[in-house]
Amino acid sequence: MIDIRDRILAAAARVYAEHGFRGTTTRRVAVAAEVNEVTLFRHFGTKEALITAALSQLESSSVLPPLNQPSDPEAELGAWATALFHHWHGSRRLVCQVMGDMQHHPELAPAVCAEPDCEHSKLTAYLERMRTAGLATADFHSEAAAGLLLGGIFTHAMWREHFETAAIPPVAIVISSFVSLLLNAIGYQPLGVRSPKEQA
Amino acid sequence: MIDIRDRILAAAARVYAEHGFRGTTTRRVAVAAEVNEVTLFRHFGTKEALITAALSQLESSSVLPPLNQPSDPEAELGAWATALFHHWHGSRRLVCQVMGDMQHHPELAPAVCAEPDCEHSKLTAYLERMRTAGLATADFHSEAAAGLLLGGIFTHAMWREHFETAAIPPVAIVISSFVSLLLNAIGYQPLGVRSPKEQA
DNA sequence: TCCGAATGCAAGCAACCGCTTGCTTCTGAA
DNA sequence: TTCAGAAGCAAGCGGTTGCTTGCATTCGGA
Repeated sequence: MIDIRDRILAAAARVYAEHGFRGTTTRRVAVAAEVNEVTLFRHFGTKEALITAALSQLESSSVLPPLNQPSDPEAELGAWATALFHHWHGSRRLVCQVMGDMQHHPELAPAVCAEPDCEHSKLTAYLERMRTAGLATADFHSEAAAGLLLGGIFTHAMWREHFETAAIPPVAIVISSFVSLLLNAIGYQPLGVRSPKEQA
Repeated sequence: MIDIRDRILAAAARVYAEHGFRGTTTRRVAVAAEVNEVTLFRHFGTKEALITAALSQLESSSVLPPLNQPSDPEAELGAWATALFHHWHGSRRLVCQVMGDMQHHPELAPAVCAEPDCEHSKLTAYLERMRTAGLATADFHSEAAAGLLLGGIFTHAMWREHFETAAIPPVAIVISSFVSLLLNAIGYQPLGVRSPKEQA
């Protein structure tokens, strides 16, 4: 038999992503985990402790590509941005719930804040490396540039399905457009090119 | 005496912004509106109808600057983006709650979706006008460019206070950086070189 | 003056919620 | 075989929640 504790945590995370803190009743979690409700309290003592544990164990399970020394920024940023988008899009329901619950349950914030914070640092450092490598010639604020791209990706991941009135281009187009725009914004020029001949 | 109906709607919106759908109990709204709980049901029949009415009346109360024919894009976009940021930042709690509740109460979505949708169209059209006016020389996807800026502003408005670990620059700096980056991205070049007032 | 509409008030109902208690059943190590 | 720990089960307790009912009060217009 699988560890019952993990089953409960996974079920709690699923229920939470769908119903938020208030909607995550202990009875619902018990049914989802196929476990008696009393068992939840024996393991975690409190609904709050249960949910906190469920979200914080999710925090450490992300696998995002690194951003090393820039050599082909368009490809590297593209891969990274695409992975980030899909990761956030996959957990968008949970993220939305946390955004609402954070006000009264700030202990849930780290589960959602830590990762974007980390990715923002990664991207900022990458852009700085581009600058020192002579790959980014414009005068730009690297943290703001990172925030702009991250914000664009995040918002698109959260809201994509809610603006289906107009025809939204496929994900790949949107993400690669974001990346191209950012590279343009920071004055990206492939090494060895003298005349502006960048066409994506 | 002020119209009791408006007082109820305003109170419901306040309570909702703080507690979300599930947390917005009819008793809480009644207290906030200084009205007997029964009165809520006599006016709106149902908690759901009450909240829906409260949010949809909020929808039409925004005052955002227009984006007309571009003449000084940096200033015009700066003013528009700043106003948009402050507007979203002021209603960030409500927006976050709606994001979580939308899953089970899609009728609340328009209250939050309509406006960004409208602003996105405005900005897209503005960028297109810049292009045809020769103010934007790069080869860019105008809808994606608009989405990038809007996404950056939106994310910053929602999350600004939750990333206080690092030193976040002042709002004005962030917004103007976003605008500069976008203008750079679309190849903005002032027409001052040839004639100062070519477009009027 | 009278009427009816709007509001207040007290009470309550059925369902749900977090959590507890007391008990039985199963399982695996000693 | 024994036994402690883990899990199930049934019941329930006090509190909350959406909503209803019945009745009293206020007040502006006819």
